Amino acid sequence: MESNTRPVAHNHISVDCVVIGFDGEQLQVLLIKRDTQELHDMKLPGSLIFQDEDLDDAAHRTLDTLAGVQIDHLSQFKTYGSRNRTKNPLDTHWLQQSWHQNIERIVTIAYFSTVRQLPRIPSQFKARWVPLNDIAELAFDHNAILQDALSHMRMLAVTTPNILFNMLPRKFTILQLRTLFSLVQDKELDVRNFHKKLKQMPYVVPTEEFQKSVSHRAARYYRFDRKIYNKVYGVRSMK
Amino acid sequence: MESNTRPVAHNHISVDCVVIGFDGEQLQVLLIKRDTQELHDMKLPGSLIFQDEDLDDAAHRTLDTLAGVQIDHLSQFKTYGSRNRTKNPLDTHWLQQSWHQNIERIVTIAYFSTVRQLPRIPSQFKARWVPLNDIAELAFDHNAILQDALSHMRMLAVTTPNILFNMLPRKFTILQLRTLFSLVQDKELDVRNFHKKLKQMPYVVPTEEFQKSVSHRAARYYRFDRKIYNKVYGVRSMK
DNA sequence: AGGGATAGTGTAAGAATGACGTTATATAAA
DNA sequence: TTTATATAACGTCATTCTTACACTATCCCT
Repeated sequence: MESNTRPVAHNHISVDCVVIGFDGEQLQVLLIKRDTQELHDMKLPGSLIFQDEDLDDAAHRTLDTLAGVQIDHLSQFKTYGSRNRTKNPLDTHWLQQSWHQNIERIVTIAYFSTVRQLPRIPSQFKARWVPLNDIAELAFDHNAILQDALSHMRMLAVTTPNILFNMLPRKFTILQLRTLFSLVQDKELDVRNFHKKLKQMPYVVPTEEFQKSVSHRAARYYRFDRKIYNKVYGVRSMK
Repeated sequence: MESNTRPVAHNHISVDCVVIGFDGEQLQVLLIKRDTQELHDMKLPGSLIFQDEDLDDAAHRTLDTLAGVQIDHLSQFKTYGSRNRTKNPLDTHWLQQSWHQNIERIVTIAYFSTVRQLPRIPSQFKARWVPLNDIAELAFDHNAILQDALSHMRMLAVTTPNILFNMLPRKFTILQLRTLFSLVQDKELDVRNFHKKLKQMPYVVPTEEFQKSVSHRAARYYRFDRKIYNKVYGVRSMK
């Protein structure tokens, strides 16, 4: 390897997490409120990583300490290290306040996960669920990271659809399932063709429970059978 | 964000590049020879990044300075930051020799690209093309990185097949194309079905040139038409 | 009993996939 | 010049997947 005179980067490293939930109608994103004198906006849950802390561990810790949320499986999808990503004066000032030290460029590794419905966030945390469509301008380059996360989700939905079932309640109706698929793929899905597709998913199994007290024909509840799923998808399964 | 007493990571950051070429018969990987008293092995071309250097720029620079190879499009596919990845004493010693400083954990961002055939490597460089099947144990966690790169390539081959045409000479025979597809997908491809698939690729256009002085019926040469390809694949194109 | 709301079902046409064997044409060898 | 050998090029059929499309069933409410 060449010996160089140019100074070598010795940067802070962080993780940022995009966590997506589904309330039955919309996709929602877990965000953190930044409330200071100058700043009233939101950001992805993220944190610098500690000395000798593994990346995946840092991501789990971040969600635990910032939102009280535990996630079984987070997957890394992209790393951001542009020189400009922490150049906004408001952002750098906020970083100094938060970490009590001078922080130059931060290289951040972005993680993605889905969660079942919208886990309750204990009140001591500054985290909130925000509907995807209501998200305004975020801190740093977090809007770009979120967009990349959504593409990543669309890809995962094809290769490992369990990330979608992971968002639904234990018992769900086909309408809920179809709404979710439709949101993720960002297109309308034909009702009958969707039922047909269901038949090719042996891991979506009907229960004997039906909706109650709805003012129309009651829908049957289905459940996701992880064992059958793992057989179908072999080793590729999530965990 | 929480204020913390645990020391925050302030690590070296590097890029490692997996560059794949095709000689008409085999896939080959660009590797760097490590030749010291203790070490006689190979590694992926990689380098620490410089202060204020963008990640993508660092990857391009690395290939340029380590192998004299210029690449138009490198894509990041995964970041490695395990605490153990630089714990091998031979590796840490080598790092200190190369960079004249103490190097603890390195977080590395792995990049992938294909190149047309096997670009000639000027003799002053320690880089070599190594057939994929002949690759032995590499430095650090580079075998794992290479495996991840190959999965990434298989995925890209579906979404953006131009990375495959990017490996072929300007004029190529259908046999070459099929060999390449077959290697990447790691399965046999039926000759007639492959011809059928070609008809659905309007961007593979026949030329009026044929092989010369071959002791059998001469094969027609085809070329890859990037303009037609870009129309077919819309915005998703590589560049 | 009727209105309103959502659940749940089948069919037919076109497209994509996968299996399979024969003829064409160039050089080299006899 | 004939023959051997090596690879190129080509079509059909059965199966599966995809897409478009409309009516009946069931529950609650009034």
